[in-house]
Amino acid sequence: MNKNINPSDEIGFFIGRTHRTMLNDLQQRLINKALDITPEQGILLMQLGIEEGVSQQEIANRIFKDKSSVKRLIDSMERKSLLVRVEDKNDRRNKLIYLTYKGRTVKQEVIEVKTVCMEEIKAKIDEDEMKVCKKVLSQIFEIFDKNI
Amino acid sequence: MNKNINPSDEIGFFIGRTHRTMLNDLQQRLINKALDITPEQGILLMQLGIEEGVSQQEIANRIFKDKSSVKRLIDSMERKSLLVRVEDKNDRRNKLIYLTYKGRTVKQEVIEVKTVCMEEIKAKIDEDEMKVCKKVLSQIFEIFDKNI
DNA sequence: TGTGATTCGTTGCATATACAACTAATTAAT
DNA sequence: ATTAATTAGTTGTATATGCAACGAATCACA
Repeated sequence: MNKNINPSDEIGFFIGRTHRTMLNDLQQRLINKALDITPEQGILLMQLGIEEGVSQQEIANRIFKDKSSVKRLIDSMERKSLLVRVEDKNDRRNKLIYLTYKGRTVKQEVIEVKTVCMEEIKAKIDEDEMKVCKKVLSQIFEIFDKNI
Repeated sequence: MNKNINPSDEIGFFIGRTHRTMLNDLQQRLINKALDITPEQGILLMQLGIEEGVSQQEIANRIFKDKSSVKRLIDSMERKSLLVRVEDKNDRRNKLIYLTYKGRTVKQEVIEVKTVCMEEIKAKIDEDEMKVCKKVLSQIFEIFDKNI
């Protein structure tokens, strides 16, 4: 009995460590560009760059976060005038999210920051191995995702 | 201009999504076993199972979190009598962390839960690809880790 | 058509996390 | 040996996150 598992050897450890580090690094880069947003807000800006006019719940589904988390993220971004909530005439439960002009401007700056990061990754990591990494992460996600 | 990056194709997206999902899943498993701890506390219990009697800063270094985060994690676990702080006679700045009997008992239960998770992963994911995934995650970590 | 079930957004609550600034203790340097 | 620099722990502040419970709107179906 009394087994021990070294959590540092586990995939969850690698994932968590890298996740936090990437977020912290992105935060610093945003600060360095004098962008008054958090990394999570920046990522949501990019997501809205792909498609606007979607409901909060739809956003939550796409970025795999709880709707209440997304709600508060959107609250803070609305306070910063990065986006607006628009009532959905077809379904008055929904609030459709649109970027403001400022939101689009900031989004472009986030993309510049992110592009630098992605190029650093591309330069140092084998492309095939990256594909494998994404595949494995997706597989792990599916194992633990509640909504199977 | 006006490029857009689809954040859903980015490695950071895969990492974040899987990280949150794994934590949420672990939380549910702990609740199902009536263990009154959070996933983060459970992981720290396992870490202390590897080596006790280390300072808070040393723990922070090992799990790659800020010392203030670790401090608060330890606060909550001390409140639950899972561990104790012991003054380091050799260096009175340090507080050495030891598991209590209860802490060791709960740790064993966490290990059982984690073992199930790890077996699920092992059953569904190719071993070599898992190695590649860990390697890539480590490489990304090193790119963005501030303390290079 | 009306009622029960579902969905969306919101709020309350608990937790985790990082950074900056601070104190106390130790170490390094002069 | 005294002072300056570093280190450990703490605290304040801000943020992100999830779950549960709730009201309002919509949908399904009987």
